[in-house]
Amino acid sequence: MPDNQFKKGELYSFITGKASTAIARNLQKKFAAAGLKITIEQWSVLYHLWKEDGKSQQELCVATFRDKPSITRLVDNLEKQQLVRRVASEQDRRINLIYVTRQAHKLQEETMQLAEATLNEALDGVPPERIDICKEVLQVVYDNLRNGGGRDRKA
Amino acid sequence: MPDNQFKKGELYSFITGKASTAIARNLQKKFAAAGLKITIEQWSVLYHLWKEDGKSQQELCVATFRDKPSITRLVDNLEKQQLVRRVASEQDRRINLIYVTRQAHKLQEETMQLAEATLNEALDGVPPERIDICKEVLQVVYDNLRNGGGRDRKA
DNA sequence: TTAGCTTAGTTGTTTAACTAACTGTATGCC
DNA sequence: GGCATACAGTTAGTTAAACAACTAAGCTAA
Repeated sequence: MPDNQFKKGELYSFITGKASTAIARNLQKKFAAAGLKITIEQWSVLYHLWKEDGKSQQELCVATFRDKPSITRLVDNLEKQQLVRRVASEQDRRINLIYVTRQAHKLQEETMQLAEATLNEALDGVPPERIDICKEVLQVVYDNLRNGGGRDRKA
Repeated sequence: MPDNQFKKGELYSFITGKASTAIARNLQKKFAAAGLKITIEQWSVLYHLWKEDGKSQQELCVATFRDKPSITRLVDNLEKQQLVRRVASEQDRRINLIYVTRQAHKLQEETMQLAEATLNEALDGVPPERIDICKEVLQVVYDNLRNGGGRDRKA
């Protein structure tokens, strides 16, 4: 155990993730303002399907850092909005492969632009090298906690 | 608008706050393992009351970065568990002042130690100066987005 | 004093997260 | 083949978040 790397009273914002909450809320508002009726969580699923369509729900769990029930319901809601389709795998009938619909495909460009705009606002005035350091630190945090704190992820 | 400070494909973890989610889940597990029946969100309210007891719900909104309905319900649940009491202000009868109970006071030391342990695990191997940079970047992100993206907060 | 506005908090509805318990399918071994 | 086990996904129940609409109390000013 390293010695105490932070003062008391500074615990709070690290734990609560104020910054990422602010980013998510900002982006959600941009979606709403643009008349896009999707949530950030739904967008995060679509984001990974745009990168590679036809992922299984299990793969979406890993990609989006969510557990199985969360993905079941996100896919339920995306399916209701006709943004994705569940297709049973031919090879393994336990598996649902998730495909984006044409409608969802049309959302890609606009939502990605909005996401970039949010990040540009968020990082305005921060030098690139400091952004890199921040990202690296957050990645280490994630890696440090992944094993031992996770659920529904590989042991 | 600065030029693009990040490559496509790196949007994702910044937006989703994987690191802070991992921290929160790790701490929640520590609470459960210690037999403490409180959620991270409830703890975040208690955290601010331990710093200064008798805050109004409105003050808790600002401190915890939550909106009014969220605080109403968190206080509801904390009250059910007899961890806080609502006391109507004498000066202004619209205001509820929230006080921790003796029971909640007893949780302070143990939960703060668990929170520190989580942060020590999370930041293991990260040099202090990089932690500082990361915190500063996240603070700038928060400040950049606070006005224009917020709700129920001062204009 | 009373009408209009502001502020503090509550309620209702939808979406999502977490946990646990469950169904159905595949696999491996005897 | 038949049984145990592992795996993919679903269902149920509680807690929380976002948003809108609401009540009650205080403030201001004609």
